[in-house]
Amino acid sequence: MVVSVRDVALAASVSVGTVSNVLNHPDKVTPATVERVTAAIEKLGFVRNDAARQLRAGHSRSIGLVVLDVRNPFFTDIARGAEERAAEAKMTVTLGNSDEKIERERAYIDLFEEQRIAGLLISPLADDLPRLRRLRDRGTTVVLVDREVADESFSSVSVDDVGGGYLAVQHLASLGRRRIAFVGGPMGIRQVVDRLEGASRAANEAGVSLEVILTDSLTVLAGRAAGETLSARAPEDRPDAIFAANDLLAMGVLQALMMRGSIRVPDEIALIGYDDIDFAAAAVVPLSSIRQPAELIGYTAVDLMLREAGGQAERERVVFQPELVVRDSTSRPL
Amino acid sequence: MVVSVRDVALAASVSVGTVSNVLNHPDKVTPATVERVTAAIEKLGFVRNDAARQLRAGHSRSIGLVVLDVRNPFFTDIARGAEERAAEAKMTVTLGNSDEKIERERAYIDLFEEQRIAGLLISPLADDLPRLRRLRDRGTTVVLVDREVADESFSSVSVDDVGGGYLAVQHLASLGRRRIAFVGGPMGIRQVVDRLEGASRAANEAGVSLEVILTDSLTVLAGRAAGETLSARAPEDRPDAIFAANDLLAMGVLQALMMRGSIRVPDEIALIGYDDIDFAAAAVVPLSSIRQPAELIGYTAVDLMLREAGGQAERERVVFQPELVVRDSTSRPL
DNA sequence: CTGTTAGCGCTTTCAT
DNA sequence: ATGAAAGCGCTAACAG
Repeated sequence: MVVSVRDVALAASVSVGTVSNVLNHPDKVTPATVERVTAAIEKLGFVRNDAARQLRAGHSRSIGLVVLDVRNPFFTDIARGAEERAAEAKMTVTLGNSDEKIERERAYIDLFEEQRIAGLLISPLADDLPRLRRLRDRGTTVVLVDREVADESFSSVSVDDVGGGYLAVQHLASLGRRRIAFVGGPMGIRQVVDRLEGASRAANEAGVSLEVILTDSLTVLAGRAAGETLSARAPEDRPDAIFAANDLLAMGVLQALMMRGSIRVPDEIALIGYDDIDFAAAAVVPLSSIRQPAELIGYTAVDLMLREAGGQAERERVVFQPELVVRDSTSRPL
Repeated sequence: MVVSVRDVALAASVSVGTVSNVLNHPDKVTPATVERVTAAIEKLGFVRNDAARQLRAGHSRSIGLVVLDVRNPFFTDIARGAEERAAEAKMTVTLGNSDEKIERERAYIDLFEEQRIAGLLISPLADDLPRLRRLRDRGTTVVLVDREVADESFSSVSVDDVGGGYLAVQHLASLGRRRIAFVGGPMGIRQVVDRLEGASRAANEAGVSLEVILTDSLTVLAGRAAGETLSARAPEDRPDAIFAANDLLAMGVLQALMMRGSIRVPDEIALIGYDDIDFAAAAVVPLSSIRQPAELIGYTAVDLMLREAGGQAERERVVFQPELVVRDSTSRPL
């Protein structure tokens, strides 16, 4: 029932070594032989056994990618970029979704290690760095995605979140907005903290106020809750601009503002998000945002991993700069 | 550097067979020995090599799932359900995104076959059934997801799309709407055709008109384009209700209607989607939809696969019934 | 250019 | 209860 190289060799009257050569180094085999072997493969319906190849090679040809939330297009885009670079190297990306849960993150790390993935790309949740260090010490190349770490113990690809937060609030202030609200959380997520830091800095410099509305996750639902809180306030107590820690949140806020009090955006409250997911431009009020080169991040992460694993490069830390994208939600000055 | 069962055996002064038993059948080993071996595993940082296990077992413990579009939460939810059932069997789900492209679908099928996945769950694009049949004949259990096929050659889990389409239009007609538009496409996708068929049937029975606005994919962007076409029409030429083939499309239509002509939903045009993704309820005008039990579909698909592969069951075809969910977008009668 | 062979790490009889 | 040894399918090193 199951066809192996041996059966192919038999059928083509060659040795298994030759079959393997046809598969992996066809240039080392006579065209006539190649043809004969290929015909046998076709006829018998032979399909390589990846497990055997891996066992031989010592590691798989697939790269593990653990993200915080598969439902966030930002991460889907990173995955797409990673897949692209992986494909160039004839490799594959296996996606794991930690769903912001530490035990899921760990389970994926362990699973991937058993699978002897060629490398691990991870947007780590909390500071479970010791575990990653151990993994790395056992020989798996680890690249941090969308996250840097203070010491230089890991390669990483990230975006300057402090800078991004600064850009956002600077933009709002330049529109004449004076009372800005930052919507985001939880503070256990580094990106949130960094964006807030940048926002504070810009607020101080511009001499505008910045209040913080804490959320317990980075989802549309959490954004809606925050938006409802805000729109329930008396008009004079509302901020005149909102910076949301990501676009999902911003979209939730937007929906709440429009639905409840039909507060006009951007007239009464300007709104800016973060990530610039496709959906941001397609929102009812097209959303201003801070763009991060998601696909490039994924692409670069695989690239670093490949180079570090190939021994051709030391650990490297790449930091991209975010970019302000202005759309209707912040189009008019106050 | 790399630790194998052998090293563990050496360190614990037992044989490799015993180490394996500790790992797989701890009840067959003296507690004292178990402890010694466990300690050695811990000390050396031993991690099983999955490739070797697979090679031995003849197949992997992971299940392949190929979907049409990872960005559609409906499929993400199916994946989640599948993952849940797989976890119960200590198995794993590997996700492949065909992106509605036949060559990508094929690439994933081939890749999964090389990986000797325990089974394939697939929401097939076109009618590339021969390829699936061949795969099945080589021993891989195949379960069709969200799709039935006329002959009984495959197990499948689907939802009655004709019934769902019927429900949607019947609902719109019951609201007093007489001029209904179906937005969807391409017609190469079976689900679209079936939903349209049900819609036509309901329209005929209710004596209302049904026009078709064809789209080239099932995305938000395609929906926006369709919505813009519609809102560009003179008011008297517009339909008074729209049935979109999925929620992504419906959300795009909604955005276009509100943005452009600020056509009120549902007052001027009622709108209903399909899938009932989380986002539907969170839209600016909460969207009525036809709910499909996405997670249950995924869960059941794995279940069928497991049973068919275990030889305990023949091919089976499960069909779920969709359910009408009414929200604001169709709340008021004309 | 082709054939022979060892061995990747694990599990599982089969002995003891 | 534990140990010894075979073998899953493949690739690459070496020999011819």
